[in-house]
Amino acid sequence: MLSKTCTYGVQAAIYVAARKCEDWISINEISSSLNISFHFLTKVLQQLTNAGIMTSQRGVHGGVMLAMRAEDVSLLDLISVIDGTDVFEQCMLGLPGCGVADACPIHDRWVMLRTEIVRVFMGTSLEALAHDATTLNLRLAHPEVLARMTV
Amino acid sequence: MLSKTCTYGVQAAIYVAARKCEDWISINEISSSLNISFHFLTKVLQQLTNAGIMTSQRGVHGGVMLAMRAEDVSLLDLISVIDGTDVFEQCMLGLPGCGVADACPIHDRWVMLRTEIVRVFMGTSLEALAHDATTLNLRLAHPEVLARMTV
DNA sequence: TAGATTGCGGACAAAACAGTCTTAATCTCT
DNA sequence: AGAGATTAAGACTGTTTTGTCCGCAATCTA
Repeated sequence: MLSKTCTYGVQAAIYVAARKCEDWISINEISSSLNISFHFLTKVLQQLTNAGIMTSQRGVHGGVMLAMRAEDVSLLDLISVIDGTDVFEQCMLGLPGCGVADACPIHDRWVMLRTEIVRVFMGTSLEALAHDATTLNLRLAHPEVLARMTV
Repeated sequence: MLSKTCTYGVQAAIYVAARKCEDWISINEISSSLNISFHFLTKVLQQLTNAGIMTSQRGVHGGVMLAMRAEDVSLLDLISVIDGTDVFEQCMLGLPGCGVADACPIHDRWVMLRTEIVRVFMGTSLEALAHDATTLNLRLAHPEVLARMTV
């Protein structure tokens, strides 16, 4: 459903929001904590900064930071910025002319599900996700990383 | 959400079911009707025949045919055969250890949506899809193809 | 001001996915 | 039996996605 790039972006956003600090958080810290390639994550986060969801700062003690309040960023925003909105708008069979007038057989069923997905994703704020991540002891990273962290 | 391969397979299955004939339907007819590359569709349909959903026959007047009753094939079956069941089972963030015990922040929200998707897809039979396709005048193909067909 | 650190941006490489083409196998019809 | 038609199977090509690397620009510290 989501591209890997997108899952990385969402994971990183949750991580940053969960850190709840006013300082810059280095991409290096994020990438090693979440076990994501540093250089690749750099690019993903650039998409979020270009979209105005995050800000970045170069130089020593630089890093990234949320540019908006975590409660004002929805999961839908994050996904839309990285993967685009096609998944939430297009026909499931990818038929270009499919719409209300010209509907493919799956149209109605999919629109119903899609609408529900959008509703939930729109109503899920980054703050809520970060809160869950915190109370769940930040179970974001892959098992190996968690094992490493508990040592 | 679905791979192109999968949408082709679903489209083709609906087309075959909607034809409601006891005879073999040539892949050439399907591919030109749905505007899909013949050779590529051949491979996709092979997946469905290998899975036992369709049967095939070589030679003159050969083609493919449903191996099961259309009401016994669900949309979930079709998708699972081609794209696999990962979308319906895995964590949205792709975290390998994510489950009930070790849940990522999106886990609960996604499981809820996913379950609903599975419920609808499982309850949507190929027969229902074919019926819709028939009453909707088989609006499966791309606009250009439809234009060509009405000429 | 010098040097170290950090994100930015582009070039490049590898892998997955989509699509094309050729040959083989098998069926029907004559 | 032979010829033509049609799917099966695999090799091959192109495109998108994913991941790596390097030089540059910006920023801080000393």
